[in-house]
This record gives sequence, structure tokens and C-alpha cells, in this order.
Amino acid sequence: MHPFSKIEKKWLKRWEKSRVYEPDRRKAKKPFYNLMMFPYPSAEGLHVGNAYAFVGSDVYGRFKRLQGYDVFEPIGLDGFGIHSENYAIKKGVHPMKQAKISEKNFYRQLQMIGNGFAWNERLETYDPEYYKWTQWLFVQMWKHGLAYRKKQSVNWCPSCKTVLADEQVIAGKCERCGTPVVRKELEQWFFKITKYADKLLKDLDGIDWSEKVKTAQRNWIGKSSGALIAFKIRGHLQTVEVFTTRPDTIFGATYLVLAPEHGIVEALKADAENLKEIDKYIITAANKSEGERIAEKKAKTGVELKGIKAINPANGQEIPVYAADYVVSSYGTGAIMAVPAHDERDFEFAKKFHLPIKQVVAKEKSEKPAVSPEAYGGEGYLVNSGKFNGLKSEEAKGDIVDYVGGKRVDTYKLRDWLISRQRYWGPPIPMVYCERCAEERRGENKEMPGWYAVPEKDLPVKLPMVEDFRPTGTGQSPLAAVKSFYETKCPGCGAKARRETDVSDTFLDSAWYYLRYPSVGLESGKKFPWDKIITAKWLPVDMYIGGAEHAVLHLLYTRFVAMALKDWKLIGFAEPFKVFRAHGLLLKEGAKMSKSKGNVVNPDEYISKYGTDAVRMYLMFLAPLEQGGDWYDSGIMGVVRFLGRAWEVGQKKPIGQKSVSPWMHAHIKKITMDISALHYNTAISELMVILNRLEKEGAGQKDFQSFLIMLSPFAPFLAEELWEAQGGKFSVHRTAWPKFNPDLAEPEEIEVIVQVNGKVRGRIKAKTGLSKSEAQKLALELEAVKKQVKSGTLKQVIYIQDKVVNIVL
RNA sequence: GCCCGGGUGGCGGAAUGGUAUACGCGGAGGACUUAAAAUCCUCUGUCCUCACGGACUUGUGGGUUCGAGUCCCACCUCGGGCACCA
Repeated sequence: MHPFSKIEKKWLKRWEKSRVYEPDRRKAKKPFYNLMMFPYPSAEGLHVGNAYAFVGSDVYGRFKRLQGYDVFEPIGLDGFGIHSENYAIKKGVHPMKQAKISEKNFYRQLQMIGNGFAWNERLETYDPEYYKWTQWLFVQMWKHGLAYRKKQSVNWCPSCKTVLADEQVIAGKCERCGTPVVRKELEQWFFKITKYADKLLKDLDGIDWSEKVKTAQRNWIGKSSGALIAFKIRGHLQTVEVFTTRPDTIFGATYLVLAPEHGIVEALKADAENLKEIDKYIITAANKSEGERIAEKKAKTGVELKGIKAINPANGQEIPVYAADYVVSSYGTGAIMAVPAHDERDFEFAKKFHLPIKQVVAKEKSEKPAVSPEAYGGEGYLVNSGKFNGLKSEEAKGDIVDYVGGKRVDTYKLRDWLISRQRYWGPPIPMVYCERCAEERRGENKEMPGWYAVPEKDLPVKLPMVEDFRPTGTGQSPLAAVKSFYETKCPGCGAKARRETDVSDTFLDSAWYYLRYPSVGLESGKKFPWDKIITAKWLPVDMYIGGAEHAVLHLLYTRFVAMALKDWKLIGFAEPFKVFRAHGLLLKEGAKMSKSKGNVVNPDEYISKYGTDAVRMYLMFLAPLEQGGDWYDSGIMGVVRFLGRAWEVGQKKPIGQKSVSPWMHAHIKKITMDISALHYNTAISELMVILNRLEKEGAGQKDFQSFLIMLSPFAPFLAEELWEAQGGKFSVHRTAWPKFNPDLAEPEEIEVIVQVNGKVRGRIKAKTGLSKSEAQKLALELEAVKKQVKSGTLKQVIYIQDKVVNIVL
């Protein structure tokens, strides 16, 4: 093993002193912004999963630096939020104190993993100088009409005692703690992300992101093209508007379903014969948890509004109206026309409630209408559809919409971003509510009288140091108990007013941090937290690496915020990350790491035992970065041995060389391409092949230097030490990536495979450019081939230049 | 149910339609050593064979091709995302 401990100490100091990893932000000629999702500083310390992702990102940054780019690789801490707060609660340490402890420890560990971070541009989201601008961003949202307050049924986590955004509810459970989420009727702050639904969807086509993340966003935004069609209610002035993607099946609509929360239920139920029954159903439905609704998928429930009839605009038929919770109020119009013959859910419901099932689409043109045992949701030919009979269902859609006076529309599943949280450890929402102004219907927004943004000059609204920071569970933040915090003056009329006491979702902190890094220290006196020239130079981010679990959280919010800032002309781009790659999950012996299983790999332990370079290199050697890896303790010995052997070779005096050996070119080419594709594992195996050869044949000076440069992204310490020992100019990390000659990268001597009927029977050595007739002649001379040919007649010979001769019998 | 990824030795994993199993781990044998560790060398997909050699092998079944881990069709299976979204 090489003396890693001494080497690491030496170079950490020297790199810092010489600012090897600090680009000149103003003068840089080829800026390259290499970013990794910043971590939340858990008190437990840096997880090996963090290390895996960070090193994966750093290898790329170092590679780009060697290719001549001015690489900017900043680091900071996403320290606000429930995770940090919960830990503080558990340990009984105040989050503000805990943050300082975790910060120190985390930065120490981040230094130990040997990344080329720009340490001068650090940021922490809980720093008032940072969240001042998070609050400023909230104010801008408010001023541009993208922030609003509304009472509605929202997700509530009983364990975290706060509301959650839809994106934070994973399969009915809280994203943070796994507790089943319940519904609560509360007045909350929202951001109008839905305004950008279409742009968020469309722009995905133009960005180079991991496909799975783009697909997840597409699914989440959930665009459907369909139509709005109005159904008249007999004896009423109101109409019910439904959304459907299948207007072609309207002749088969045999009843109407309204979401129980739909406003029109309230208006119609008074005229129904069974008011009590309806009310009872509405209450039961409202009290159902997300989990119960999912469990009920097949067993549909509902209640008829007896005596109420809707009129099918296609054929004038009167059809019954139901309230049922299989229709959700927040999507489309909250009302549907039910076509049981062609929709599985309607079919289930119709069977249970004995409603007519009328076929209007036939699979074959000649097929006669019949009641089939299941719903047919596909395309076909219209039947039972008046003048549209015989038409292809897909083609009749438009005409039918016109015929019934409908309107074509696109609908999205995406809902507005619920931004307020009833917790302590976050940036206070910078809003003030004045009762007097509200009564007199004054304020900054006509629809929300009484509400004012805190004037920008008064930001930040500092999070007060309070003794009891635990969540209350009452639907109010702990700050609601702090009089000195919430008592203030109305910015409008000067009367006594009350501050908003909720804090904002910490995903707002991380939705703009990438904008801040390049301008850290340069923003003073600015109207917004970044320098325009610097931002134009460095952004958008050139390479962003992070976890796929943020596909619809951080990555979607960040895109939304950038689009808004672009519209306000504060930045010049709408997409913050040109390239995004999702790294895979790191496993331990095939299993997920977890504290409860006790199989968590602690990077500190391995770093002190084998050195940073070995841990870095082993992590990158496991598998392609995007695939994730499987950590086996025994496996690390492979790279430990490799580094030890490289060290030994570096101790000897190299053989003088004018230029690199011809055989190196193919290796340089492969490593260059592998690193570009984040296939670090094969790049490392290629380095191993090179070292094996250098050991066997004796290391030439140029060959070994090229080897060290290509090794340096993975093992920055050892590469730097040996580079110096070989007389290289400081630093190996600022030198140039070796170039390959494409002609030399192809070997001169080749082996042509000889096949008989596609089976390998031998091989012939030759120079490149072997002709077909020569190849055939040589092949037929082989003993093994002769034996085969004897038993048949030669039909054909296939020759692929310099690769294969196939004798077909 | 729909949409993305995967499925290759004992293990992690390599393979622009052209030598399947690179590189590494583990294992076996050997060298060095009083001994062990470390290090170095050789072997290591399965089956048949003393051997020479041969047959088989990339989840399953078909297909295209001179030739398929790779392309096409159907299915099984694991991981992830979405999900009563009309």
C-alpha cells in the first residue's frame, strides 16, 4: 500500500494555497459550471451514498478541467428543513446550534473525499444572507401574481404535523417519514406552477436529461387532450360541464358523475328526493384518507341524486346523475360523462348500480352491437351513434365535439405548489396580514385584501431564536405562539398587523441556489442576489448530477422558478440545467443500506484504512455511474493493489521517450470516451490494463505521464504525488488531457476470425487491409477449416474487412 | 393497469450485428518466508474426455441474418415512476 496519509495531507494544503480549483469568475475564457445537488447536512455525517454522487460529479469536473475548461464546482448545504429539524428534536439540541455543529463536520468530510470544490463560494440555506433572497423570491412570486392563498383540501402529515405538496406524497405516504397522509381543509399559500404546465412539458424535448427523469416529469404533468362538453340539467338553469378525452363515445354516455366536493352537487341536492342520503355520502367521502380511496379502486361507491336528470346533448336522452368519489374534484372539471361500455371504471360502477351499458364502438366494421363482458377502451367504428355510425372513432372526435357544442381543451394533472409549512426550521414567509385593510378591502392584490408583502428593504424576516420549536399539530406553526415575531405594522396603513407565521417549503431554498453560487460575494448592493454579467457567463449549468428521486420535486420546482425569472427578465434562460444525469443507487451486498439493517458503509472508516483515492476509485469502479453500484468490502482490495502497484512503478526512473507509444492511443481514446459517457468503471479497467503493460514492459516516461493524467480524476492525490516525483510541473490537475491520434488508435496488427457456418474455427494474424481473396486463401489453409470443408461444398464466403471470414457450406 | 429501465460466470460487471465472459473480486495451485500477512507467478463459464479435442452457454419461446447478448414478435421476472386523472 502506498503512503496515502502523508500524501493526502500534503496536497490538500497545497491545492488550497494555490487555489487550484478556483476559477477566475470574471476572466474565465471557457467557463464550465459543474454542479452536484447540494446535500442536507445530516448530523450523522456524510453518507457513502453522498460520497458516491459527489465523487461521480467531481471526476467529470476534473476531466473537463484537464480538457481546458475553467471548471466551477461549488459546494454548500441545504440545511433548512424537516430532516435537520427532526434530528434536532430527537437530540434535544436547538436546530440553530445543531446546524453549526453539522456544518463543521460536513465540510470536514466533504474536504476528505478529495473533490475539487470552489470552497470560497460556499452557501448555506439557513444563513440569513441567503434566505433573505429566498424570501425576496417569494415576494416576487406574490408581486407577479404567482403566489396566492386559498382554502382547500390539502395533504397533511400527522407525524410531521404540517401540510405537504402533492409532490411530497409518495403513494399516499409522506415523502420524509412514510406516515400515511390525511386530507385537511386548510387555508394555505400556493405557487401557480400550473401556469407553466405546458412549457414545463414542451421544453423537456429540448434538454439533455436522463430519460427516466424526463419521463417521470411528463407523467407528473400529465397532459391529456380532450374536450369540455356541457350537459343541461332538466328544469335547471345550470349546466354541468364535463371533461372527456373520448367525445366520440358520447352516444354511450348513460349517466353523469360529479365529484362529491363539486359545487354543483350543493346546488342540485336541494331538489333531489334523497337529500339526507346525499349529505351522508358527501361526509363519508370527505373523511376518506388517500389510502382508503386507493384500496377501494374496484369497489366503487356513490349516490344517485334522485329526481335530477341530465340531458345527453348528442341524443337528447335523459340520464341519471350521481355523486361518486371515483371522480376527483381537482382534475378536469370534477365531473364526467360515464360511458360504461368503453371505460373500465364506469363499467364497474354501472354494474354495481345496475345502469345501462350501451356499446357505441365496435372493434370490426361488421360487428353487431352487443353487451360485452368487459369495457372496451380502444378505437374502432362507431355504432348506435346516429349520423356518425360507421365512422372511425378517432376521426369522428372533432365532428362530434362541434355537433354537441363542445370545446377542445388540454388538461393537466399537475397542481399548484403548496408552499407553506407549519414548521419552525425554514424561511418565514415574508407576508403581513392587516385586518383593517381586509375589512376595507385594501391590499396589494384585489382578490386577497389585507395581504402585503414585507417591503424588500426590510428583508430578511429573521427566524427568531425560540425555545419551543417543535411542531404544534394545530395547523399553525410554532411561530404563531411568538408574539414578538408576529406583531408588526401594516405596510399599507400602518395599523397593527400580523405576520404570516408559516415558513416556506425548503424546496424553495434549493430552487434557486445554483443561481447564487457564481455570484457569492459579488452581489452586495444588488437588487437581486446575482451578478448579471457573471450569470450570463456561467449559466445555465453545464452538467448537473443528482438523484433521480428528485425528478418531480427539486428538478420540477427549479425549472418552474427559472421560467418565472426569465419572464420577469431577471435571467436570460428558462432551463437551468443543460445536461442532467441521474446517478444510480449504491447498494451494500445487493441490499439497500439502512440504519435499521446496520449495513451502512461509513466512508471515514475506509478512508482512514485505505485512503481517499482508493475509496473514490472503488466507488467509481463498481458500475456505470448512472446504474448505481454494489459495495462489497472485499472488492476494494482490487483498487488498493492497483494504486500500490502504480506507486511502485512511480518510484522507478522512467525510460526516456519522445512521445507516447503507439499502443497508448487506443487506450487514451477509450478512456476519453468512457469518461464522457460517465462509464467510469470501464475507464478504470482500461487504466488497469495500461498499468499491467507498463509493469511488464517497463514504463516509458511519456506513457506513464499520460497514465497519471488520466488517473488523476479518480485518484487526485496519488496522481499529483507521482506527477511531482516524475518532474511534472504543478499541478497535474491543471495540465492537458492527453490527445490521441485516430490513425494510431487503430492497431496495425489484426486478428481475423475464421468462422465456418458462423462458428469460430480459427483466427489468422495479418496486417490491416487484408483483401478478401487473401483472407479466403489463408482461412482455407487452416487445419480446422479443412476438416469442416471436407464434409460439404463451399457455397459462399463472407468477408468483413479486417474482422471476420465466414465460410458458408 | 400504463410508462421507463434491467435480466450475461460463484460475485461486481465488459462487449459500434462479427473471438461472449474485458477489468476486478472470490477460489485453486505454486514461489518467497522458520511461519503468517503482504507481494509475485499460473489456472479458473458448464458438461464430456487421462489427454488431444469436442459439445453447450447471455431470463423463456419463436423469427430476421452468412453470423444475434445486441435487431423484430410473444412471454416470464426484477427494480423504479404514475395511478379511480375520465
